[in-house]
Amino acid sequence: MAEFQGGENLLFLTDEQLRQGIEAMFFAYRGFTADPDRILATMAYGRAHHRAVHFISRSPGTTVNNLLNILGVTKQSLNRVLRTLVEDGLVDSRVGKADKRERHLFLTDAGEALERKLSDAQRARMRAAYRAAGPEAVAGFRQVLEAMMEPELRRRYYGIRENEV
Amino acid sequence: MAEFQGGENLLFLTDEQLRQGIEAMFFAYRGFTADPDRILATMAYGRAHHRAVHFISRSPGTTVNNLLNILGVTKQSLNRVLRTLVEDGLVDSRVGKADKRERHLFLTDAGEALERKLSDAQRARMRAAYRAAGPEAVAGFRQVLEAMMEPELRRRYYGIRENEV
DNA sequence: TTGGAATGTCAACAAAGCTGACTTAATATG
DNA sequence: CATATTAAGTCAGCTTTGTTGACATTCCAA
Repeated sequence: MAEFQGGENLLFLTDEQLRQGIEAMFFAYRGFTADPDRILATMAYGRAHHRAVHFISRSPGTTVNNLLNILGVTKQSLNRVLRTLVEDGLVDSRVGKADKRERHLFLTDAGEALERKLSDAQRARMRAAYRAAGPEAVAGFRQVLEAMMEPELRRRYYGIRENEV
Repeated sequence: MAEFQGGENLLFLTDEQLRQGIEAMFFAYRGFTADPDRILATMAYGRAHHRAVHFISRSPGTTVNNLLNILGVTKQSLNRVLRTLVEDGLVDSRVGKADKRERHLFLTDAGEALERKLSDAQRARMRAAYRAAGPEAVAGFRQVLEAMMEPELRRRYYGIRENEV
């Protein structure tokens, strides 16, 4: 049967298989964001706030510019989100020591608390999915995801962590 | 080393592994939508139009209600999208024969052309990722995605195709 | 025949993205 | 030192895509 595809096992590359993969990606992403979204809906924040908080948590002291590059949005869009987070006391924006033009971003205790609440929910689903699928499936999952990213982003994603103040 | 995790290989469930999976999902989804988004940006359509066209193409004759359930948006939101697609001659909305309240949705030739253009771009990236990762990785990828979906949606997704007119 | 379901429409609004123009401060460079 | 560039922030206005709520129409089914 695989012979019809050119002598190799390329059945996983039929249009039908690809379509199923596309839909699985669509539905899974909905599940992926569902739990944090439910939490965020009870407060004055949205998915954009979650993303900002997540990446500040991962790289404390990251600059606004770093965040812009990671998130891939305009500074006006990010600024609106960061402003509310700073005003609400969830994010601390400190002028850089070496370069005073830069602002280094940190989560406050309240910010850490929100981050934990959101990522606990998201991790719980991820953990359940990983556990259900098993370690080998997870390795494959990661491989396909990595191959699906924009090459430039994959480099950054597996490159240097920007967390030096 | 795995023994620290409870005697099994559960290292893939550490918070750090989960965080990496979460970020991979985020970046990969960006790649996943990047190509269709670039095409859509050149016309008066957005991601919502792509989704509608995709699922009408998959299940020709599907009803508005079916589409609402699959897409998980409000009818007002979907209606705005469908209206422009019908006005622009990409989608044909036919009154149901059995139940005249229902509208059955079909792509016109122009609609099929747009769908093909968008999904060709998306499939090309998917195909490249699948090819790079290999069949076993793809099987794992699908397993994890399926486990990540909302259970109710997973049932529908693997249930009956709604394409009877 | 009447109640409820499916669909559609109007209005108003919110989140989160965008562009463009501009300021301020600080750094880097010629 | 003078100038150019960079980082960050702000204002204004726009777009897409989601949301509620209210209401009309059509039509099936009890």
